[in-house]
Amino acid sequence: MKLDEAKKQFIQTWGTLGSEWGINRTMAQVHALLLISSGALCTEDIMQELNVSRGNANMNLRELMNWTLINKELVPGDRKEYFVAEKDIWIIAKTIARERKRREIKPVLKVLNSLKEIEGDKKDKEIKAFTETVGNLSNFVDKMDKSVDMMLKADENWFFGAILKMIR
Amino acid sequence: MKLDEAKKQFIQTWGTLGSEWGINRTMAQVHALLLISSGALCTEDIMQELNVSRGNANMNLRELMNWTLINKELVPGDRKEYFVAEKDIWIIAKTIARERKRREIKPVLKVLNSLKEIEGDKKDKEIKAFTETVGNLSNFVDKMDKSVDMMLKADENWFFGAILKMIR
DNA sequence: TCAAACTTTCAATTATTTCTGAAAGTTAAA
DNA sequence: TTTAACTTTCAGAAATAATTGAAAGTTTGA
Repeated sequence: MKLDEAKKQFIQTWGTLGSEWGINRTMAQVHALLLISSGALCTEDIMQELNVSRGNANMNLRELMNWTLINKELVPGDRKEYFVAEKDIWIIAKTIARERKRREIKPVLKVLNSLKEIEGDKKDKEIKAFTETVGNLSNFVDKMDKSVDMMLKADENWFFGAILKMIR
Repeated sequence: MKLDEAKKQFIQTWGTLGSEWGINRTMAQVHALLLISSGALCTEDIMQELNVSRGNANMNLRELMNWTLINKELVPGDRKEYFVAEKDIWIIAKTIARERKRREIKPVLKVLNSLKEIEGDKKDKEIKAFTETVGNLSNFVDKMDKSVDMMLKADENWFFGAILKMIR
């Protein structure tokens, strides 16, 4: 396969995966493009490669910076901003895990905890079903949360080493 | 807090989380409703509780059955279909992991593998950047995939036990 | 200080996803 | 059979999310 065709397919695939996981398709595509580029790209480059407007490119670049998945890079003698993506997949994975945890899991945990105590007869079938499910869920999400914390502290080889050792 | 208010909040929260992770809000809400119900519910119940149309309720119930997160339940002497959700959070988590893996990760892995071989000068900067990123990514997704496989085979206590032991 | 180069904003538009509800389809008891 | 109870389908409507592009804002070098 030719490089250009492969790039297109990669960008397209990554964009689709992103939108299946609740990430704006274009944001995923911009990220994909930067991931496979050898050097830094400017807004203009991204507009051209992905056929998107200036506003769209700008907004998604900004968002990727909020996620700390990409960085600005200054080119001496040029006023334009250039962007590079972090290339280390382990760091990327940890960054995404950290961000989604912070933005999405933490708020849910807070709500779940606030729902553990319900007024009324503890023997009531409906109340029992509710508190039981909420309790189990809160418990489970807590454990998941702690597992992610561990992964965030770990080193890639150590982590996958330990995980894969568990299979044997 | 009163049960009714708590139920509403739970359903709302779960729906929001679902849509942040690429799952139809109503599907997540129907699932939430069944998760905290003590008994089986019929389509009519769900339409009322969630204020959705018959078509919508039906479609999302069917989809939840495709995910094997809920089951039909027959009530003797009643022609209506009733639905119950699997309540074991560990089983639910494994089911979701299995399904997303099958539907979303597997296809991506296939594409990534097909993109590993690129025509042209292996020393070329662009080609090198591309094959390196794709290679690393494919490698990483592979390891993730295997980790999920392990989790799918594991028992909850054993799994979290082993994971949490890794921290110490 | 000016103006060119560049970035950001945002109201309006477009695209995508989801939902509705009536009609068609199915099933089972009489 | 027939028919009433129930489920499924799907075209159009509504809701939501993403995108555009021109104007406003900012920065920098001369």
